[in-house]
Amino acid sequence: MGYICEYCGEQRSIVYCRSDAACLCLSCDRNVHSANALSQRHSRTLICERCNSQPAVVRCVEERTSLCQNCDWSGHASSSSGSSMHKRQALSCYTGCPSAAELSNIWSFLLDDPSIGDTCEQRMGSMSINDNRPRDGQDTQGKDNSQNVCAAVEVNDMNISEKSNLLVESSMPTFDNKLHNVEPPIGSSSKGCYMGAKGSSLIEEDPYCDNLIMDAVDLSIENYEELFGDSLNYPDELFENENLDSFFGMKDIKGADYSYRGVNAAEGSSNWRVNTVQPTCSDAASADSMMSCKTDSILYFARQSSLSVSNQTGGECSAGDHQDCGVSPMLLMGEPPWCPPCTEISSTSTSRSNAVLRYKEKKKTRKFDKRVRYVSRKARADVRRRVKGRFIKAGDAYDYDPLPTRSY
DNA sequence: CGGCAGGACTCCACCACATTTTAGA
DNA sequence: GATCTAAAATGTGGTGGAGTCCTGC
Repeated sequence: MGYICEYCGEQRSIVYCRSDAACLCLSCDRNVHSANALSQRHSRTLICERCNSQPAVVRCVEERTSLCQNCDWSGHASSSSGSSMHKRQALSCYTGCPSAAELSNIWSFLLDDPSIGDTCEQRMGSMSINDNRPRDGQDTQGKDNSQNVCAAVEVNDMNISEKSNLLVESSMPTFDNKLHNVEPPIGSSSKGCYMGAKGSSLIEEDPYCDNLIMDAVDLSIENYEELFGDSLNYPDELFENENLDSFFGMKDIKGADYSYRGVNAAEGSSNWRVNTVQPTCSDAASADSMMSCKTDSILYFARQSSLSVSNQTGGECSAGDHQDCGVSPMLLMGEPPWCPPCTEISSTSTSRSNAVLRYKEKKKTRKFDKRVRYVSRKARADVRRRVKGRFIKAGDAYDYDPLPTRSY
C-alpha cells in the first residue's frame, strides 16, 4: 500500500478498500468495484493522508487532512500544541459506485481539497465504466441502496480525556445528534452517525433501538482471541479466574449472545453489554465483504462491541447500515476494552475446562486470511464463469456465473 | 481395548487466461 | 546498459474428491 493507486499505478490513491486490502484512485475504485455485484459491496473509505497506508477514520478540519486512528492519535494527542482541540469529522465508508457528486455529498471536503478534488472531478468525470446495469442494492422503487453511506459528522472540541470514546465510536451510529451537537450529515439521512458516551437512557427509551438489540444472530466470529487481545492469547491466565464463560456469557461463539455486565470499560465506571446485532439492512449481503477477510470480521465485532461500550444501542441505524464503517485500530491493537473482571461476576455456571475446550476448538477451526497479491486478478477471477468450480473457456457452457445480471 | 463404519472435516488439484516475470536478441 | 519481443510462470476462486479425524457401536 502506498501513495500510488495499486491498480493503475499512475494516479494518486485516495480510497482504501478493506476487502481488497488495496489503495485505489477514484477511477480505479469505480472501475474495480463496478465489476460485479459482490465487489460493489466492498466498503471503502479515504486513505490516511499522513501514513498513506491505513484507512482514514477522522478528518481534521483545521489541517484539512484525513487521518487513520493511529495518526489521529499521534497527531492530536499533544494538548500543548492545541492540536487536540482541532475540529475533526468522523469519516465513514461507502459501497457501490457513487458518482463524483455523490462522493462530494458524502465527503464535502473532497472538492475543497485541490489535490483530491481535481482528481475526483477529472477522473470521475472521464470514466467510461458503464454502470447502468441493475444492482441488487436497488429496491423496487429504484432507489439505490447499494451506496450504503455513513456520512461524516463533526466531532467538536474533543479533548484527550474523551479520546478513548472517540476512538471507539467515531464510526458508530448516532442516536441523538442533538445531544451530541452533531451536524446532520450532508446529503444523508438518519444514517449519519456519531455516538457519544452519554445519553444511554435516551437510547433505552428509543423505540428504534428495538431492532438493534437482538440475540442469537447468525454471526460467525473468527479469531476472537485476536480480537480480544493478548488475554486470549494466554487463555490460561484468563481461565484461572474461571470467568471466561461469564465474560462471554455464551454457549457458542457463533450465534451467541455475548453479554457481560459489571466490567469497567474505559473509565471504570460503566456497565456495558455486548449484543451481537443482526444485519437487517438492505445491504445485508455485504456481509460477504465483511467476512471476506479476518480484519473485516474483527472490525465487525469490534463495531458491535463499541456499540455497547458506551451502553448505547439502536436508533435508525441498523447494524448493516454501519457495518462497513471503519473502526478504531486502537481497539484492535491496544489494550482489550475491559479491565480485569470484578470478583462479583465470577461465573459459577460453567467450568474452566469447558472454556478451554471451546477456545481450542475455535482456534483449531479458525482460518488464516489469504492475502490477495493482485487485485486485478482477483477481480477477473471473481467474474469468471465456471463449471463445477473450474474456469471454462470463454463461450463454453457454464453452470456458475458470478454475474447473473450480465446480458449476453 | 481393538476393529470397523460412517459422518464431519480439511486440504488440494483443477480449470482459463490476463498479468507478471524472465530470457534472449 | 537500454530497449524490445517472445516465452514461461504466476495467480485468482469455486468445486469435487481424497485423505484424515472423530464418534459410536
